[in-house]
Amino acid sequence: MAIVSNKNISLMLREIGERLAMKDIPFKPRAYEKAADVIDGLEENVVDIYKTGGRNALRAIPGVGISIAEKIEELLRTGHVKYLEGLERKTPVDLAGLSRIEGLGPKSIKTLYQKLDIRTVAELESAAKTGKIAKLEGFGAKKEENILKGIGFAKSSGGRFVLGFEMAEIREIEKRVGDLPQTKKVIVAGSVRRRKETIGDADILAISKDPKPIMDFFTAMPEVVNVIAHGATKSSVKLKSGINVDLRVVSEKSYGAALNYFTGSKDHNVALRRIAIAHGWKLNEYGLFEGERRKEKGEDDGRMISGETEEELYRKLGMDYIEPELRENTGEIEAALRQTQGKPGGLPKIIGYNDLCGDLQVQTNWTDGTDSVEAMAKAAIAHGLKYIAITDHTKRLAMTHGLDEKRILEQMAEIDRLNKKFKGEITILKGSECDILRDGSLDLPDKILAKLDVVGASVHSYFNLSRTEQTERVKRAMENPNVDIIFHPTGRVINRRPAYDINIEELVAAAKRTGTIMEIDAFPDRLDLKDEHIRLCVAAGVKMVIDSDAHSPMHFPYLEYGIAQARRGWATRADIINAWPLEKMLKFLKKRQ
DNA sequence: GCCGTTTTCGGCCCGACTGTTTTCAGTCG
Repeated sequence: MAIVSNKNISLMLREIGERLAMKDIPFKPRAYEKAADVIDGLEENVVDIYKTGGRNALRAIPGVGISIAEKIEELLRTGHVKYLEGLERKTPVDLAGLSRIEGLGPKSIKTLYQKLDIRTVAELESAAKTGKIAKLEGFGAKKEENILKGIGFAKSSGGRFVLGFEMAEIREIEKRVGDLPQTKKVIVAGSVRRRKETIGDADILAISKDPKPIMDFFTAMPEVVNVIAHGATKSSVKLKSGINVDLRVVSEKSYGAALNYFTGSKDHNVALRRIAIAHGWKLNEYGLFEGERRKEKGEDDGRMISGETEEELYRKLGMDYIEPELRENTGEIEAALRQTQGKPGGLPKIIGYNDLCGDLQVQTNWTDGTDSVEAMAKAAIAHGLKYIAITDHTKRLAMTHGLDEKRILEQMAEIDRLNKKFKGEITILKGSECDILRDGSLDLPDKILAKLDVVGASVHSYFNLSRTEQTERVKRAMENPNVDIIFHPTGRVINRRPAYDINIEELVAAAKRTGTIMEIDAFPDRLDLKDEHIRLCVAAGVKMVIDSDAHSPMHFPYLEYGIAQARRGWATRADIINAWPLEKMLKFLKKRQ
């Protein structure tokens, strides 16, 4: 049986769903989409579930019934799904590529195929540029313009992948390589280790004295669609999901130097090498060496002075260890040197991956979440959290069935009841993700907001206001004494939608003045604030919160990516209010002061 | 196609916004 990753199974289901939506079939698309979502968030491998329990075990996965279980089984046993292939034959378009264009859904894609025989993004672009789309019934000049904009945006995010959505597959490969008897140690380096928002590829580093079997295994993995290189110590493959993965094998004594070299960033490495040169040394992926440059690999060089660990390498270069998330050559090297020299302005002690106590943005099935308040609380407990705020949408966001005055009071009563039940395990705070209306006023009256523990406010409409109007709108919301947090302050969705035009410096200043907290939304394709915004907040003394924006119990692990973002923004525990115990955190909120 | 304290059939979140139209399809979260 083929080893198929959960990611590939969910891709298959998602594609079936989209293709059914194209045919205007009701409800089925949602069923496939839901099953894909569940499998994306699954801890256990579907392959293992199937191996131990067969088709019946698959059916025990929520959202998976007879039909979907059969299709998963077929994929696992044969590597393809006939039903999907039939759908693909009927409408042979690059669905994944086309639906990445904002504003293009399954229906439009179908029409474009039927009327203009458009199958690819390139064909779409040329049709739009020659004005063919504007002439189509149901389309028009404006839509054509939007399509061209969408293509431009999809191009500019050029083949990069959202880290948090690829991590499971990368970790799976890391684990498989690590499980080989020839592998002594394995680690993912590159932009993945630096926890960049998006990645172009994944670089895996392994220690072994016997690389050949590792290379053979790696290039023969079932998800490999193209072997770009297959060498003695380095191989490179392209996976079905579209991502490239490089594997490099080194010897143990070069591990630190190789890890440093392959982690990057390139700018950081160049700066380190300059420091080495200034000492009369040479730094490469095999180690730090005394003396002149050498032609051959330095592995047998007796004059190697460092390289087995990164910590030692940085120490030899005269600086404190620099966390991977900081290695962008944006001041971290200077700070590390100052630190070692005992001068002020050293490296911050950035927040750790286990430092969060709570989560202040959680959605439930009162609006667009998948699960009850109780289920979310249980999942939060399982994730080690001590408090969460339930922050469902408000009434203006009608598409989520947003809460009005009456329903939010009902939800508050339910939270009171659940707090009794969960006493000692977790505290559930009453909250809201309150819509900021066009004029900066809020979607719920102040007398309701005042009853809540935590009020987050966010923009979900009128993304195209002018920079001044948008900035003033959010600033006005900050002036409201009931508003504690601005959720996802710039509204961007990575690879999908740019941020609305807003002056972040002004927002940070207003946050400082009004005591408003800025959110770092940990959802993998939001990561809003960006790292540079976080550094602005840290510098201004504006506090932040790292929220999962969970819409399902499976989303709490996404907090990892918010923490990574905070680390890349040089934030410490002191900067992040949900790294604080409950009482201290609550005292900091605006209305408690 | 899935699901069930509404339980084996009949629901499935549902309405605003956009851009197209002149009453509405498609997209979005």
